[in-house]
Amino acid sequence: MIAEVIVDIAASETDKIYDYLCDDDIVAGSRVRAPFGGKTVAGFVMRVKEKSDYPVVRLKRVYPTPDELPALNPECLSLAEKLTARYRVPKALALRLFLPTEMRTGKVRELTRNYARLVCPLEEIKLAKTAKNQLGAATYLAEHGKTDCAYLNNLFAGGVSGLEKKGYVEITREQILRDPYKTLDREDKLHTLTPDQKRAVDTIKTDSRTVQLVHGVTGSGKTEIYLTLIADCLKEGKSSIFLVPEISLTPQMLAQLRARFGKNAAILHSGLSAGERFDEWWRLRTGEARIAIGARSAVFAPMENIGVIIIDEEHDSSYASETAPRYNTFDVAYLRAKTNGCKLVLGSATPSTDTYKRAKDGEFSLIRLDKRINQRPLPEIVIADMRREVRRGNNSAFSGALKEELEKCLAGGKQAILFLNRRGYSQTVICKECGYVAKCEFCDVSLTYHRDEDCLKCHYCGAKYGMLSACPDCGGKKLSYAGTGTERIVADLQKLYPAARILRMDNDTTSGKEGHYKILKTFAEKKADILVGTQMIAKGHDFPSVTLVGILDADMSLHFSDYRSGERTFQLITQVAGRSGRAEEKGKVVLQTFDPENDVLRFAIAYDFEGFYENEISLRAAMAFPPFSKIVRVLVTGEDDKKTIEALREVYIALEKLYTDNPEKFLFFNKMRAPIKRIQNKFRYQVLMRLCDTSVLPEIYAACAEARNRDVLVSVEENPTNLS
DNA sequence: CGCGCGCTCGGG
DNA sequence: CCGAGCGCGCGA
Repeated sequence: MIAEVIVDIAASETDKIYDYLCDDDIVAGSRVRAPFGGKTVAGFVMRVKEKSDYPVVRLKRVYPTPDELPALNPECLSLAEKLTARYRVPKALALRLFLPTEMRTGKVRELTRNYARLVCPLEEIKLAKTAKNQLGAATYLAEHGKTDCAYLNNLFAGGVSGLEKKGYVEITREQILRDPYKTLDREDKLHTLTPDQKRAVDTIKTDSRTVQLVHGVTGSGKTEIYLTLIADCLKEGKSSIFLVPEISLTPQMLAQLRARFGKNAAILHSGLSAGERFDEWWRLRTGEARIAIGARSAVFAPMENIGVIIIDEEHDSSYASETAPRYNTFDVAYLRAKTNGCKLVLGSATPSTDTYKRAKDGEFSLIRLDKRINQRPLPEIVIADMRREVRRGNNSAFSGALKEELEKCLAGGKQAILFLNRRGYSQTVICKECGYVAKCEFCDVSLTYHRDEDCLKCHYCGAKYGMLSACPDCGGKKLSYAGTGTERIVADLQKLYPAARILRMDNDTTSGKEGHYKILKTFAEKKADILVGTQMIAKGHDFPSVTLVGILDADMSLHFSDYRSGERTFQLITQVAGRSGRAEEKGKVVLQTFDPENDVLRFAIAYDFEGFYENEISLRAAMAFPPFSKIVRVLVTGEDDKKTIEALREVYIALEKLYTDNPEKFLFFNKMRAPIKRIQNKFRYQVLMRLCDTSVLPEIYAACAEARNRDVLVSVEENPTNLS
């Protein structure tokens, strides 16, 4: 037989079908080892056929990788083909998405163990009198049946091998699976749905539309709806995929899922060890586990017969891939839902403007959950006008209102969370004499001062520099620290409240895979009074004693140069505010801003999503921003400036022709330096477009695929989240 | 004249 | 992607 093989080399030059001779029992989706250009590489069988157009004498032979099943099922193969066509990436790159990296790099093998079993009754075994260990082992096996060899050898040294030589026992090698969460508590409680939840589940099942949006306020019980859907699928023998933002995969959440579904759930999580991830993946592939839980990449879980796909926190930006292929989780999930004929459930308290519009337009079903399960009111949000604070001579990061609330909170033995989306001590270091700003030598960005380590760090490439004692340009000794970060907030707070126990949670304090968890646990155990943190404190942790949340700089995300900054800010405020007042006591939120009249903030403090949406969508329509258009950025980056500009020129010529041939499909077209000219020593240029007709997208991708080469990366970003 | 490096090409 | 093959430039 002939196998059509894709070699696992992610380059456009090798991105074609190679024919190889193969055994008759090889099927599409199998992994193989293929001789290729002097050495052997990994490959994937895309198709098996009778004969090749290639001269038979020149055909080489592939050998199967010993997997118990083809690594890729037919759905995954066809999905990979679609991704290849859509994003113009080498097939090998698309195929890799479907396998755990451990499998490709070959570092991890299945964990196997040898088992011994008697092949004849004990009475028939004739042994020398001295062979005590053999007799012991045989007796043990007769009593207990199949046993782990290592265990037997421990009890009766050498006994098993003696028995094996004489043919009395048979040794089998069996795969055993690592269990990453065996230590988790398996207590499970009863699950009764509220009438609202029941109605939601019924609608999701009976509505004819594929996409079901569950718009439910914080605490309205969305999770129970998801779990019910998954449990019902399981009863019908179907599998499910449950996607959550990476940051939400907390030990508590995983424990809850394990308690409910036990071994039926497989968790695909970056925090697992390579071996664990590998085993969890195989459990899904073989069907031993039918529920895949994980972040973005779990949308590629190797399952068949899918009954439901769920995307929780649908609006979360982590669902967009940042590396090629820059797939969008929703799009992949939608394709899979369509091929499996199942529902795609989106859930959010603050849906993205795009999703909500599609739901309101009737393309998606819209299910509202307005009531909180515990009937508790949402915390009150008050605005602190920072302009007035400055006028009053308060130049600190804390408004009078926030300090007052903090004092009340501390005095009452409660906890507070302060949110600031900027880590480090200060954003920049500026020379007061000549205006010099410390910058990274590999990136075109200013360096952040970290007082803990007394160094300057680049937040784009991670480079570290010693702190300056004087300005390198003019020798001036007066350096000023501009732009307060979490480190400085902690320092200032400590000065203000020397007795308070303060914790900081950001990228610098959460090293290691359990880093987040440790800090959250310390805080949850009330071993600290105030938690200061970035973005990462915003999501779903439940701290019953927290009665105050401070949003220190609401303007930071509000005035971000992105058409989505309004929606981001609304989502962030709603989410952070949700951390306050989770138990008996009513919570409070102080939101500090220099722009208290801002519409987004006004809607956010009133928890008025509908109002926010109406306002936002009319703005978007007026400005012809997405979802009324599509923003496309072609980003050209490379270490060699000349070669990068050359590639930019090439892609620009192709795109410009596209533009002049189809002017009616474009709202905007321009080429420029990217806002950050260099990151990680790579120069950056871009062509920015806004399309009102996306029919030219395939040609844009084609032009980029054409222009990229060994030295220059050319990528297409659709509605990019961050335009740096 | 000979070797070394850089570019091009092919891999089944 | 990676190695083979080949062309041109420089040194003895």
